Amino acid sequence: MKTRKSEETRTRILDAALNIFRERGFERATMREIAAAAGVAAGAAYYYFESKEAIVMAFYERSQAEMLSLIAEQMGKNKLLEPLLRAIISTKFEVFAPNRKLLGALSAHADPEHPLSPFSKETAAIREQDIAFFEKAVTQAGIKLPSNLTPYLPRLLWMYQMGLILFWVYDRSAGQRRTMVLYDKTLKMVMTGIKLAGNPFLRPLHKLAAELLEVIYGDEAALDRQSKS
Amino acid sequence: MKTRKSEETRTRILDAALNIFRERGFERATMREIAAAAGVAAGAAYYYFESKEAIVMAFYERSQAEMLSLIAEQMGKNKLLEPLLRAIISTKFEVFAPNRKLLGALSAHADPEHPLSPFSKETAAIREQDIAFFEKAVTQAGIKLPSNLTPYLPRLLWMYQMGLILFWVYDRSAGQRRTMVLYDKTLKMVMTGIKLAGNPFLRPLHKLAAELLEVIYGDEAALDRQSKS
DNA sequence: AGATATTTTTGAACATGTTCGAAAATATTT
DNA sequence: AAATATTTTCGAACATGTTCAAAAATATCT
Repeated sequence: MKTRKSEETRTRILDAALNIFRERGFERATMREIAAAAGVAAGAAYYYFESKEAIVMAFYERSQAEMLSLIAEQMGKNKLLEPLLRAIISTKFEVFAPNRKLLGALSAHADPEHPLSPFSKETAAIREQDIAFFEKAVTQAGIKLPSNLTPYLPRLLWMYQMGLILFWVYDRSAGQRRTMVLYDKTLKMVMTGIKLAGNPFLRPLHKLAAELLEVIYGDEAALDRQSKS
Repeated sequence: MKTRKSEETRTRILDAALNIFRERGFERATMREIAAAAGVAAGAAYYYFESKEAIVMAFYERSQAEMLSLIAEQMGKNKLLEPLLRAIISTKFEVFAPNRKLLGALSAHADPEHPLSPFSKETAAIREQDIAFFEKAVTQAGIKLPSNLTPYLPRLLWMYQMGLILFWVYDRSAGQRRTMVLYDKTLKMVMTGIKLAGNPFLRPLHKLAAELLEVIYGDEAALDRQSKS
């Protein structure tokens, strides 16, 4: 049986850790320090978290849960793609803002094998939830793309958002203004791009793009097809 | 005075380390193991290298030196942009191939503060050498772009190449075929893009693109200008 | 309630990156 | 060559993430 007290201890350790992470950064925080701040022995932290990095993962999951309802709420109001995308992306910025630097401990890992990588199997559930938001936005706004591109659009939008967040995490301009300007400008370009993508004039580009996306996201059988053309 | 013997010890440690890195990966290799394989005490490794990661940096520098002459040689023969770019990028793949996985220890760091990041000040010299190659390629091929985009082209090509290499490092398809197909297709697209970029038809896009690049690469004063438009 | 099982906590021990003072080897000066 | 200075090597010690067996606390069963 899982007691309330146990859950509370876990939370106390997580909160203590986040405080110290925010103060001193992920690297310089020590597990003994975190445990002490939570009023437990060092070993206890490992009863609740597999590793130091697992604490960051728990933070990630907690943030995601918080965003889930916020984003859903924000999205309800709108029918246009741009405000829908803004609802998703801006909410992320807002929720992550107090822990922006800590996100570096997450987003720094490009390696899909690394548990904290945005591409790992450990973060798959979160990633899929996120992609589902973009899928919902696309559907809700009634976006029509060539059928060979449609399945990729949510993932592309997710990648776009990951890129923005990555840029933001390491953006050292005051108040991360640089990211905000970039966000504004690129979102407009994304919107224009999506509008243009429907144009039959661009048929030859559609095929190119679809092939490219198949190489990136497809299985190895798809690769055989593409490596010949 | 720097003796030949000292230089030889350093090389022995570096080589031993690379062997073990290749066998077991960066993480699982221990400094004691490396030192033992090089026939020295653990502390000696730290006389020659500041840290375990500094060994990877030394590998990076050694590879860069090797590529410098190879690329220069390859580039001499050509006057067209596509083969010039291929000369740079393919040489990188070839030189890095035996240590592809080790590159993960480098490219995994998005944080520009991290010494091993491709964006750090520690790797600035290498990065600038690389960008100079792309600059030379662009000049040598006589590429003409709108003047507000010209200064960014070498950096954009460098980014493109970094993206390819990153994809390659974590590409688990047999023989990294996926990357090779991607390389083929995207290089063609880059070439088409550059040809099209010269077209006066696209004047409005030029301005957009230049603004965007200024936000990314410019100083904060440039930001002020852009945040108003 | 007392016995037994389960969950939680502890702190010592371990592995590994790293530091550091002293010893050894080598170079320079007298 | 002896004395001195410099470079190189050593290995013990340290910090920190992590493991683990035992103890303590708590829950469940009889």
